[in-house]
Amino acid sequence: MSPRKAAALRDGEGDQSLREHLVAAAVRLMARRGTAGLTVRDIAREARVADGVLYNHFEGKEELLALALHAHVRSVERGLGERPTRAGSGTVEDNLRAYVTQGLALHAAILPSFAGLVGRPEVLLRFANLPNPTAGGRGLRADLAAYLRAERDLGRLAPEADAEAAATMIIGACHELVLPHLFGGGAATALEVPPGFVEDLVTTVLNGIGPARTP
Amino acid sequence: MSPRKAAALRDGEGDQSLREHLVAAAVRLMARRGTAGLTVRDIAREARVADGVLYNHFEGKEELLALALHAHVRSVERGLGERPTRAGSGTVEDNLRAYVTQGLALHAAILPSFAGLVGRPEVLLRFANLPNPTAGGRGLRADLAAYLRAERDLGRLAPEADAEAAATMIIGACHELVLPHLFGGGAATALEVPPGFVEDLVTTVLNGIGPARTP
Amino acid sequence: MSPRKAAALRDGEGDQSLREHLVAAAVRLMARRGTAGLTVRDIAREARVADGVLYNHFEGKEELLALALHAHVRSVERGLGERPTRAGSGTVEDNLRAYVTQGLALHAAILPSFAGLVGRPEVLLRFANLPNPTAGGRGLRADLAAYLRAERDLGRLAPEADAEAAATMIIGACHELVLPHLFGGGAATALEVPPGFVEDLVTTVLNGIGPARTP
Amino acid sequence: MSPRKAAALRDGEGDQSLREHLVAAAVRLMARRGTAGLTVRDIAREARVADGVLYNHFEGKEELLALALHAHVRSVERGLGERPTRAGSGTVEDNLRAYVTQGLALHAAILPSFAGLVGRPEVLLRFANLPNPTAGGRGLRADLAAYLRAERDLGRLAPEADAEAAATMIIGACHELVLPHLFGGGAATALEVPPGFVEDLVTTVLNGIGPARTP
DNA sequence: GATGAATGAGACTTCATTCAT
DNA sequence: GATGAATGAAGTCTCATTCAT
Repeated sequence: MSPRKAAALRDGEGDQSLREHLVAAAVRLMARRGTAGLTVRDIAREARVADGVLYNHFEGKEELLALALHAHVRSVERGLGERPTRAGSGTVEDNLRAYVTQGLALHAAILPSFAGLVGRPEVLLRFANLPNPTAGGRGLRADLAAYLRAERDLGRLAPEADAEAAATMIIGACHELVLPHLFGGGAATALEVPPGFVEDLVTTVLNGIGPARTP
Repeated sequence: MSPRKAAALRDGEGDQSLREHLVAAAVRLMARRGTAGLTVRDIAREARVADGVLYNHFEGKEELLALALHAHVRSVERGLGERPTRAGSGTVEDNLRAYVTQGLALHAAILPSFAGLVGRPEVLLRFANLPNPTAGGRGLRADLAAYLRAERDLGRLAPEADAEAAATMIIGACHELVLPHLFGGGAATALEVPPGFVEDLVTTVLNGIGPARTP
Repeated sequence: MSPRKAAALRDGEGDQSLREHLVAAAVRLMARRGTAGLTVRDIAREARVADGVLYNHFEGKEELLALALHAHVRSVERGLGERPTRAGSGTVEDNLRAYVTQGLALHAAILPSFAGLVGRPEVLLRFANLPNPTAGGRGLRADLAAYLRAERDLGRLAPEADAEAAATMIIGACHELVLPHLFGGGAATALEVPPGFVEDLVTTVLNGIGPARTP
Repeated sequence: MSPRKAAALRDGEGDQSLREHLVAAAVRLMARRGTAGLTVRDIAREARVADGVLYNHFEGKEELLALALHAHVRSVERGLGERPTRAGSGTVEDNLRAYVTQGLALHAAILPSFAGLVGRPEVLLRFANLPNPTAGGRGLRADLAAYLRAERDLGRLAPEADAEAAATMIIGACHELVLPHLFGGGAATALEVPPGFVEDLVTTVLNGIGPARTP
């Protein structure tokens, strides 16, 4: 009475819709090799499913990619674990270090997927218009800015501290590490964080580099 | 009797090798629309040259793209104008602002070309191994770090200032503006810099956001 | 406890077999857009029935199309109304005009369905071999020929009149109007009959175009 | 200096452009099996050429089909030989017989190609807008009407003869023979003309079927 | 028997690369 | 060397048919 299930769903994770299964397969591929050169057939194979199924569940490749990108970002964000959002607990240094570490992991994971979609506005626009937006992985930045504001209000940061600018610099610094890795051709290898990178960043953003302020 | 020249070379800029001519055409296209979806035929058309010539002068598309990327980066860097490399002249603030402005322009111009090549390690590796490296546009960062060191040595920055970390944050902040624009699907529109962006960045990197240091 | 009925049959015309229901849906589509590009799914949708049912009731698309074509022809013929079959009543001119009008309506309605099946002998042969043949809409022609013979026998037509040839010419003239319309690309628009078309046809077939016969 | 020729052109009819060669191949296929189910690959194979070439010479399948249809009609028309266009020479009967014979041959040859394109307005519209129109094979009808008018003016037809209506009936009668053959599924077999068909048609159109006219 | 998703062959088209001229 | 058409693999998508439920 109800229609047949895909073989891939029957012997395996049986309680997933094929739509979800396909998105999951695409997400796996994105995580593994980004979106560049990702074909419909690749996805079908990864999902162990016939080439044409995709079109029973999505308008086309573009919709699937947009959804998979969304799921990928979400999944990576989930995998990062808790963010220090409660100001006042722990030390500011520790909390900032956590943000930097998460920023590195997040962007190392999602940039290869975004990069492969440059020049495909249809997918990027679809992604941007998806409900429950992930903001393209920029939630981390927003959280960081909010956290900084809260610490400033608690007096653990300078009263004139610019939370936005600081967040921009901190998250931006993560890109500075991830992008060269991505563009170095060795996207396959894991990102290597130079010793002291996180530490120095945090120190610098806290202290600034200007000459001693005269009170 | 010298061998025949390509038609495009005959009427026009006559003393350029066809090799250079092709690279220049590819560079123009990169500047205009990045590397995503750039075909060999597009390049030949832009160069007003037969499709096949390319293979008389390059191993293939990959070599041409790597060279064009190199030339593109170089050309953009040249177009940025002078960088404040001499420490001690002007104010540090002004000089940093200049770096931020250049960083924004530089990455807005070259990221679309790099992004379209993610997932094509052959091109990226070739690019990385080219003689006279452009360091993928990271010369700016190196200059900035050197400049900061020099200012520190002059006493215009804190003696414990971390030039590397600061350069990373400053250039990184530029990515934070350029990447979302690139991934927003509206790559065609010009990058818009929010008012105060440059200013706030410079202030923050100089002052830091930590609580007042007690001397 | 009888077996379950298709949803579409439950709420609606409940005493039709699903087989008939499917044929009726296909007929509706044929009437609306001919057979070109008609997919199995289109038919299932029109019938508000699952894609697969078709194969529980027919050998495949071919059988269904053949039956639907048959029903379509029959239905169009029924819709034409009474034909003047009784010789001697009314004027011959009026009766012939009625035939022409019917011929135009008939072929405008069925040619788009036949045309889309050219090159699919399986369907056409099945159609031809169906019991209770509709003769591909040529019943009209047969009736016309019979009518002409009867009028001739009554003396209202020339004794040497060739009923077959005349019927061929009259019905053929209808094709001459319908085919160009069909092949003009604007099959969507309604067929337009030029003023005088019917009249002139009837006059010409009655009088002939030869020089005055000398008795 | 000039580019390579297709293998198929090299060993064979060497002085044809590949564009013409492809159109010719498509025409051959149309002549052989009409347009129904005609694929791009079929044409490439018939032309003994790679699948993709087509797109070096035509915008796409549609343009090629429109051109091939045009060439097919033209070629069939050429193959019919001379039409009796000069009024007054030979007998009217003979001349009309010639028209009927040509009409049968013409439509038997081109209807299978037109029929397969019903439901593809893009091709039909392109065809209709081609320069040097063939009028979809309706030149024959026009010639016939003109011929009839001329004979009427010469006095070899009744002064009140309606050339248009007569032409419509004569050419239409040809459809009446061709269409059932086409829709009978046996499009592969040659059209069979029943004995007396041509003769009876001509007699009937000349004499009419009405009762003897009283002078 | 009904369901409707799964299947996979095959259609059209693009594009890096080759190669006769 | 230059030319630009030819090549053919590969990509996206459609659709008749099958089949577990």
